[in-house]
Amino acid sequence: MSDTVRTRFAPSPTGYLHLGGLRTALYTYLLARKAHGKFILRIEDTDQEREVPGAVDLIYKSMHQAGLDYDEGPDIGGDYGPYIQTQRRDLYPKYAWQLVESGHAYCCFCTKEELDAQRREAEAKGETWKYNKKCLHSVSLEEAKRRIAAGESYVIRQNVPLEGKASFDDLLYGHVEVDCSTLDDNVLLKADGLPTYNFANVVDDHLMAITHVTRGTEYLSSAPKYNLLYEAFGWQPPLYLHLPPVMKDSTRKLSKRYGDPSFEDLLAQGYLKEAIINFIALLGWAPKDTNEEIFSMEDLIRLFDERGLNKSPAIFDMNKLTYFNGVYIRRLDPAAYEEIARPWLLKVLPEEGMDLSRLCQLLQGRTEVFSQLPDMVRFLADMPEFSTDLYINKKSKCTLEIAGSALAFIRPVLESIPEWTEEKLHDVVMEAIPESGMKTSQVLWPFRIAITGQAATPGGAFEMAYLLGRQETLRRLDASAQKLRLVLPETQNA
RNA sequence: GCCUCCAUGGUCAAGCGGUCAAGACGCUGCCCUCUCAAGGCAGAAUCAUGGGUUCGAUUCCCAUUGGAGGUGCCA
Repeated sequence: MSDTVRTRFAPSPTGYLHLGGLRTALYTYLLARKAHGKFILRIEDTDQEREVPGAVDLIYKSMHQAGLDYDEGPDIGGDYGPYIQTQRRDLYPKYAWQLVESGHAYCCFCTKEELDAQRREAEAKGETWKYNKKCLHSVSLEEAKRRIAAGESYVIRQNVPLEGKASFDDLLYGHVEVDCSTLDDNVLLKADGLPTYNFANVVDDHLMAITHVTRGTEYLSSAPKYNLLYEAFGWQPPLYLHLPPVMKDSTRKLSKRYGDPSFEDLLAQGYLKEAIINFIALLGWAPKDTNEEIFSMEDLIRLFDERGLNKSPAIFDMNKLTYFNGVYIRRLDPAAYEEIARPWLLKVLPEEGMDLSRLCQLLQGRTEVFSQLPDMVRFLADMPEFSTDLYINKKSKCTLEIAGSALAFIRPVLESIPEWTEEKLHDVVMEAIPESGMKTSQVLWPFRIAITGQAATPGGAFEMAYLLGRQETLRRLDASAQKLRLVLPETQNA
């Protein structure tokens, strides 16, 4: 066996790829790539009842979208296949029986109903239920084989010692040790012939020559038990790296049920995969010797070090993800930005009649999430209703009266503009303003309000006027000026 | 209940016996500016609590509290 690092991401196909899973996959990928090793995808579908149709394809898709390309996997093959556990079903009994023969496991004929009753009883008394090893003692191997041959249903259980300690060493959590007396004789091979996770993970990780086992901390307390299995087989245990969960808040995990987004959801909302990956990498991990936070996948491969991981669960902060997304959007090539932004803009804007490229230029620096775009530009398609109070601006020293004068002043100036370009708009208006006796902002603020109806717009008055075009600008200006006159009768009379 | 694990600002975090306890997001103020955004500057905000160990604890140990996970023929 070579000393090549081999890591694996082993999801069960029970739904979409959630962000905690994505992060586990990312770290697993990074671990392999950093060591120039192999990254493997394995599907753990031994629970046939919980399997969700289509989930496997969704996993492939998400992995590819995230840029987590694996070297071996169900859809691409490899030397250690198959990579779907149900397709490996014939492998497991052999290993289970090996343990039965060596006394590390035994056949159990107790029914689920009997066991459930016992469990409920123990629970009622406030005790922890453990299987009492009844079948280990009362059924000999010969009898077991006879009953099985006769068609009786059975499972194979791990024979955990009653005394002593079981332990393992984790790259993050260090030495974890438990008393065997607290461990239960878990089922290794189910009545349907398929292995449980407890067994399949050990067999497959060994058979697939996995060197680093990464998984969530939900396996932390059962990992000592898995090591018992490695010992029973005489196999070298892998290096373990358990990862804390990603939380919605301090007590709840991120979950679809509460409307928390999955990776797919975030992509659909207009988050860039690079931003998501970058942010998620930093959730519970920090690189050494740098305060930088913006990292490409290549950077992450270079920088990743499991010693930088935090042992505590991390709370997913949408705010910061959005900030990262803004950073990545600003770094986009303008053409790339436009390609992504266009469909969002077309949800509210007509395809023709407006310089969308120019609009995109203005928008790029102000976009945090693409899904915000329609709301940001809707006013360009339809002049919103707005209160004349909007004209009042302390900083621009603008009052309703000044606004009225400004609109009256700018109307003929606009008409005099020979060519409706941003440059001409700017030059002509700026040159004229001093004649008005008003300050620049006292003219431009009301002008922009009058043609956009919004306090904040993705660009200044000239940009907005340019985008709207001469005709629409003048139309909006006149309509707004008219409305303003109604609330300013005295000014009108003066 | 029992077992395992965890604990630095609101959030992500650096720290690894002696620091004025980095940095980022968010928040507040200022600057820039025809609005917003971006950018620049400044500010508020943290070592869960109680015991030890030590000349000295955020850092080491113990307890408490809080939280997470496990306790399935689920993974």
